[in-house]
Amino acid sequence: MALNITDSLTGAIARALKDLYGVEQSPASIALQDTRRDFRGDYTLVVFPYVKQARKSPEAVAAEIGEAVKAALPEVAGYNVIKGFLNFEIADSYWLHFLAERAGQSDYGLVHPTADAAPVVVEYSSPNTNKPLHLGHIRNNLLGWSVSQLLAAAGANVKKVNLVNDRGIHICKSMLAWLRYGNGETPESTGMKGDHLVGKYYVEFDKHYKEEVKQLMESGVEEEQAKREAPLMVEAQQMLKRWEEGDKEVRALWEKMNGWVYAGFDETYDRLGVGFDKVYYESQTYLLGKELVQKGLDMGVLFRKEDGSVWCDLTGDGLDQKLLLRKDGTSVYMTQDLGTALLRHKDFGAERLIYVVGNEQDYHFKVLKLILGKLGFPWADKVYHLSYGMVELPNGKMKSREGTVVDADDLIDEMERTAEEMSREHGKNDELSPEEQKHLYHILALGALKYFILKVDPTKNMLFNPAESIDFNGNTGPFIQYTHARIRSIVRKAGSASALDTEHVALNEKERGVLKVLHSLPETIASAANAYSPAMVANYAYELAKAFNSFYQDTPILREENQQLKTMRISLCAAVASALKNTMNILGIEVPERM
RNA sequence: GGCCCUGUAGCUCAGCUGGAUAGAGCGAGAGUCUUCUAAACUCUAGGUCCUGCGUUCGAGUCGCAGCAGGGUCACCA
Repeated sequence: MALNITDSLTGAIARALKDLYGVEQSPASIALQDTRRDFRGDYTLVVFPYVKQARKSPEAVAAEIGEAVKAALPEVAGYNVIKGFLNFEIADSYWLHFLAERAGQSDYGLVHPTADAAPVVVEYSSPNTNKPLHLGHIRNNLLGWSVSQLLAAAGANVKKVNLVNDRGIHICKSMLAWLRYGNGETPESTGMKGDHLVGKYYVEFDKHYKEEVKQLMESGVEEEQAKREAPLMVEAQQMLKRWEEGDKEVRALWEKMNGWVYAGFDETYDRLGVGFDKVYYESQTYLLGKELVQKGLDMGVLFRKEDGSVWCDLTGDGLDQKLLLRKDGTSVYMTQDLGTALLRHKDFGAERLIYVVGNEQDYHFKVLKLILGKLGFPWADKVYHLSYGMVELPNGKMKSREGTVVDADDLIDEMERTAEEMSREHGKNDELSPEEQKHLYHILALGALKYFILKVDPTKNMLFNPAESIDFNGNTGPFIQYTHARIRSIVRKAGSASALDTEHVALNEKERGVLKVLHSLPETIASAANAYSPAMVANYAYELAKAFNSFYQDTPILREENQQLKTMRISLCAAVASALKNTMNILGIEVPERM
């Protein structure tokens, strides 16, 4: 009985096909589906694909296979045939054994990584240090964390890394504006979070810069030229140059302001509940990749133009030529990324490299993979760009110019306030200590936010409607958290459980429904990991919570007088609570014991 | 213009490798708390699955064409 029923079924069906009709079909290729609710049964085989070779009617084929499978498997209590659909009915004892032996385990559905599993490196977040995090970063961070959790739950040895873009012209803009207009402001003196303070000066730069450009244009200078020659831009460029030369003064300012930003980011990461095994800084990696370019030149897969610049010819792959070194020998983004990919591969002995980066960089990663392949790295095809869609607002895209950017910290604050209001309205948590209440509001707020974002397919653009995101009813994080809290309340009251009788208990429809959802957890995690899709896990958790609530609504548990039934139902409760906790944990969402 | 992605209920989204009468939530309407947490449950209304052609016993799902929206085609990252 240890074998999974779906595996048993496909195995038995494969044998029946061979014995009855001489049809060779591997068990893995036999597609079983869940029986639709309106029909009797648990799993359905569609026999149409086999009727031709069997030379019989669909009904006859279904009946013959049904009979053979029933004879072969004691877990199959019966079957029924409707047209070409063969519905298998699974014995209650199977579900009860499943509950007692597997679903009841606290780590049910999770695959523990083996010690020798090759590490998988997931890069996510990767912020610039010139302004605070916004809603777009939130999707990135939540996805990155969750996919890491998901891959780990599927048995991978995951390393989470962050590549902070801590250098470049944008940082210099903030620095310059702070020098000019900052009057020595610090996070301490203003009480502002460091990343917000630096962001403020980035905006300040832009304001004054635009003014300069405007004035130049009014004096008859072409726009292109004005943008290039505005004094502030020239000065920012000079500052970048001084930075690259290691100018002490510039470096000191750079370190000071980046330090403010990191303190701010850490706070936001902390609130979001995300973290990293290793943080890379571009200031330390931006020179990487040059040796790779030399190697590519030696191999003949790259070429040098007359002006000295180095390129990769991708026209054979249907793409263009890609620059890798400028004529002055400096590297570009692609060059760095080639270098950091190799670094990461070496640092961790990684087999797979996963990049959680928005879909506006699809082209970049396509090229990155191709070039790594041309450079002869066998792991190039294991580079995976987890390309996620943009977050849009009800009135369109976020535009910093129009001030429609949703700030990450503000959003979390807002969610926490709402969570507190909602909770106070319900008045169920008055007996909790103030600390416990605060913690509860926090995990409810983040549960709502995370679930709202993670439940949609990562590859798709999504609409972030603030009003809906703080909804706590229906298909939301708090709905699932609430379901968990209710169950835990029952399990606490039940006390210690007695042994489950797996032979003399009859299941009702609702119980069987819950067990079937529980039963599909391992395959859900496997396919979600395969698709890099936390959304599939979110949908699963919702399905499970719904199935449970429906059961809970009209089935007595602690009030049940039949002890065997009562024990079984309590076990079912415990198993659901545990599965909800584990799946929500994959999403990075904490579930409360009470709420 | 080339390439890529998306198009399912009023709104936001599910629909896995093609399979029975396309599903949820929100919103609208109607019920269910002296009983294990009603942040819940139950029911009703709501659909040319963008359009057309094709492949197939069978298409929301696959192919082609078109329409609409988005992204991208930097010596930026």
